[in-house]
Amino acid sequence: MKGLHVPKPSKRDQLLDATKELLWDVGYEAMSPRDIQDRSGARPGSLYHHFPSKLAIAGEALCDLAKEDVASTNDFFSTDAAPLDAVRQYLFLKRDGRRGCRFGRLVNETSIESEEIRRPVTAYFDAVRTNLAQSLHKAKEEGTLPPDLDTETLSISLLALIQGGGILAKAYQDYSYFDRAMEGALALISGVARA
Amino acid sequence: MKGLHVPKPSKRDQLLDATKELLWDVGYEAMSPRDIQDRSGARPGSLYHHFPSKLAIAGEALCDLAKEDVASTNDFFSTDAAPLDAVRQYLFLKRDGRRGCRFGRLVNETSIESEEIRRPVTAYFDAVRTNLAQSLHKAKEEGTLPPDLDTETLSISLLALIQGGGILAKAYQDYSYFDRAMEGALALISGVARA
DNA sequence: GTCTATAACAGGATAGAC
DNA sequence: GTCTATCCTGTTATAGAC
Repeated sequence: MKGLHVPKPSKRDQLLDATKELLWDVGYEAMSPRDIQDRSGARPGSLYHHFPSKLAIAGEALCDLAKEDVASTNDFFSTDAAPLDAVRQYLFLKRDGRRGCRFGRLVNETSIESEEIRRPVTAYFDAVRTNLAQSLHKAKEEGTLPPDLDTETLSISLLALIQGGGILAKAYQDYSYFDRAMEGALALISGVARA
Repeated sequence: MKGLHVPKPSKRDQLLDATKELLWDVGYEAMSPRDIQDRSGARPGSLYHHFPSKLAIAGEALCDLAKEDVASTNDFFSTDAAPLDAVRQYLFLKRDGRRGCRFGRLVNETSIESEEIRRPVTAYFDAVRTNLAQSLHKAKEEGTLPPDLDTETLSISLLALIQGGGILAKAYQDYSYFDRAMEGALALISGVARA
């Protein structure tokens, strides 16, 4: 009988959903419990009944988000496309430039020092890096990329590129900076690739 | 007679110096006027006598920082080294990994929407980008880089790489991620360069 | 110009009724 | 489980004496 009807969402779920949106929109520090309450339609009693603190609800929300995004990243790379094409497509994947990466945006906040926040962030980064590294490695095995290329290191560069591209887009308030950052890197990759 | 002795620093200067340190350490939102007062040894009366608001003192402090860092970046690239070597050296320039880029760290805060904060940030980014683009362009004219390479676009990628490298270093609490991100990019550049 | 004192408000959380 | 009411603290200033 599972899934035959949509169960009424519990206040707990509504609180978590509101927190997920706020973490993306404004980050952790700028998100007040009051904001969560207003957006979810729940009152303080509900919030502190289900979660001991702001950090706790943010941590659970972020873990959910990381799970989702790790899964969709794995999906994206489970493709029949040529490995280097998968990488190219991933770099130009449509992202929400206005809000930037929901994980990367948290890194410069004080809260990154708590494991509740840091763990889901690095879990997401690890997933992206691993998928990129695997595709680059396959491309090397195919002979599309030169055999002496360090694909592990390159995957770190590409992850940094994506994160930095988001920073530039936001600073300049212009998403085209993100795409140009990707293009520059792709030109280099194409430059070393065997057709 | 200018510069013959060190004048006693005014409270105004002490307030600005404290603000500069705090902006780097904790960012704008997490920096309270009280923090500025404690670090500078000045009381609220002094702060609000010299500056109308927290945003005003932060804006002036950031403009000073941008001026300094634009000048030192220009200096760095005023070198006799081969253009591509200057780029390589810039990427591996020792940065404070624990604190990250003092400008980039502000981009994900709400305050980036105010021109007082955004302008010095983009001024610094522009200076880095311009210097990188010029060096890459010289390398192309020399024949060190292929003639069809879009050096403007590549300079944006390298700026993004630097910013993103800082994000990874902070997320993983390990500065070696920054260096590895740079290495991956350098390997690509060397791959397309003519010896 | 610098100080002390304090106001007005928001953030983070608790108490206790229902 | 959810609500209303409330508490304590920190933030961002302002007032006015010196």
